Amino acid sequence: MENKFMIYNTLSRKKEVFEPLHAPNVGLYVCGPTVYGPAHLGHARPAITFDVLFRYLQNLGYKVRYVRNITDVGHLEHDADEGEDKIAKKARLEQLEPMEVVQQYTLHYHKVMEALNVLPPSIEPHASGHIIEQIELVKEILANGYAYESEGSVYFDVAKYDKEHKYGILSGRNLEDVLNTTRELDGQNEKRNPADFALWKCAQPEHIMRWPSPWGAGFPGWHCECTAMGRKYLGEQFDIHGGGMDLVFPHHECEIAQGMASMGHHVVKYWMHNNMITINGTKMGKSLGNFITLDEFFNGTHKLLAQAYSPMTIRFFILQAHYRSTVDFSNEALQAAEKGLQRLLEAYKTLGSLTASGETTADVKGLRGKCYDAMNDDMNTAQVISHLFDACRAINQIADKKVSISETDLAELKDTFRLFAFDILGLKEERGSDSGREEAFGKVVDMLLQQRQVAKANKDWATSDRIRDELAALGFEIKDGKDGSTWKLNR
RNA sequence: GGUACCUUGGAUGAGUGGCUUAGUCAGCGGUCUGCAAAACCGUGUACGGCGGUUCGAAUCCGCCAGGUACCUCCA
Repeated sequence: MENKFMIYNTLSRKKEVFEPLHAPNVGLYVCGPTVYGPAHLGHARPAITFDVLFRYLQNLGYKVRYVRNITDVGHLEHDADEGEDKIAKKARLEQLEPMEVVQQYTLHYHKVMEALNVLPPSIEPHASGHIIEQIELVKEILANGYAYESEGSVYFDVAKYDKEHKYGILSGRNLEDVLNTTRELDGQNEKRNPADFALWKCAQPEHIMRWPSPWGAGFPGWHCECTAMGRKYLGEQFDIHGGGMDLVFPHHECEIAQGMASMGHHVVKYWMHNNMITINGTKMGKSLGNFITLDEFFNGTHKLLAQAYSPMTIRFFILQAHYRSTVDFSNEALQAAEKGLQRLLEAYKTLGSLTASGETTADVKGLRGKCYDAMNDDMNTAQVISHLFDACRAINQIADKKVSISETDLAELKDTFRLFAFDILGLKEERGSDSGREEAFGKVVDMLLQQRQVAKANKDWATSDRIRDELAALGFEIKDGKDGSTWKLNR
């Protein structure tokens, strides 16, 4: 707790002490999804990573404005028809209005995020709702001399920018490398320099998503939206900008250039990037055809999946690794995560029924401090979880009456466990207390267990085993304790 | 080719110049139990290879090997 919150800044490639520009307010911007398809496992990583950051910052007492955008225009697709954008292409295939596609997948994204217990951001702006702000941004960059118009499009003059500022500071590239490695794109001949990127793109006649601008009908370049919307909602300078590592170049690099070219200073203080999720050691990606949607995880319907995995299992699986490490998907790892999570949640249930007595002999000291230290060290959720597992052992030892815990220590343990497991890591009990029906069925199981108790008292093992085995076959796991039997429903 | 990064025990996955170790899953032995399950106790062993710095390195540096990501679609 005494320690300061350290976060890794991609810009400096070091852990830095987090000091907000305008405490107690914190501005956080995270690149959200392009809504042209169902959310997959890869989308879960940044959403969960920055959800934990959002929760933790609030826990530290900051007033956080969290902006996570919805990209619904502007991504150029190089293998598509000339200058066509992703949303429009998909819409034509499905004979839908582009905004219909956007709506459908945005709703789907929200549903999945809710299942993962990801809190909604403070503001979720759509790129399509901020065309005017993006046009204004392009005008400013033009006026400052860092852009030029060509054939109805506007391009950023990277070479000029590089001379005065430095292009490539975030990704560690220099302009020469970028020039040598740029691949062929449409509109390349309109540019003065292959490294120049589009600020505004002229729309071809068949392009459905188009807006009027001083340069003719078209649509904004991909990088403009985050610069324009971040500025609108968080100001000309704000604290944290996050996203996946794959966005470092070119997206975030271009954002830095756009910010500097329009406002004359850096916009973002801390750049944070989560690493990728891999399948068999390779990145999961739409274009690679190896992605698994989150719905498929929840239902277990993808051919790579041995079973269904619940949203909390996915969340726990992701949080068990540090956000800057890659995480490799496998059934074995997910099954391990499922069991581990169960152990954690069971222990929390047990914790609720513990009774305090006398002195504390259980090893629970310093849990809160250790958890805070782990979080403060660049959000080491994996370590927080390991501390919580240490607490689990203590809880079970107390329950077994092997050790004892005092009243105050028990209250502290309950509070700390709840704080970190639920409030900060955002875990939750999955089987909701939703229905009275479930309760009624539970009472029936209790009745059967009473029968079994009678059988056991009469040493009628055949009957007692039959009850247990048949309940087990239906998915009820029976545990015989010293003070009678308890049950829980699996699956 | 350029840039950034990674390599830890059966699986996964933290971490650190020595001090005590992650943790989880799996395995093995034990306690408990009518038998189980759960829980608890015990247990294994790791730091890609070769050099260097150092009193001491898995941790820092160099080289090599293998792997990943980015290089204007991507979380």
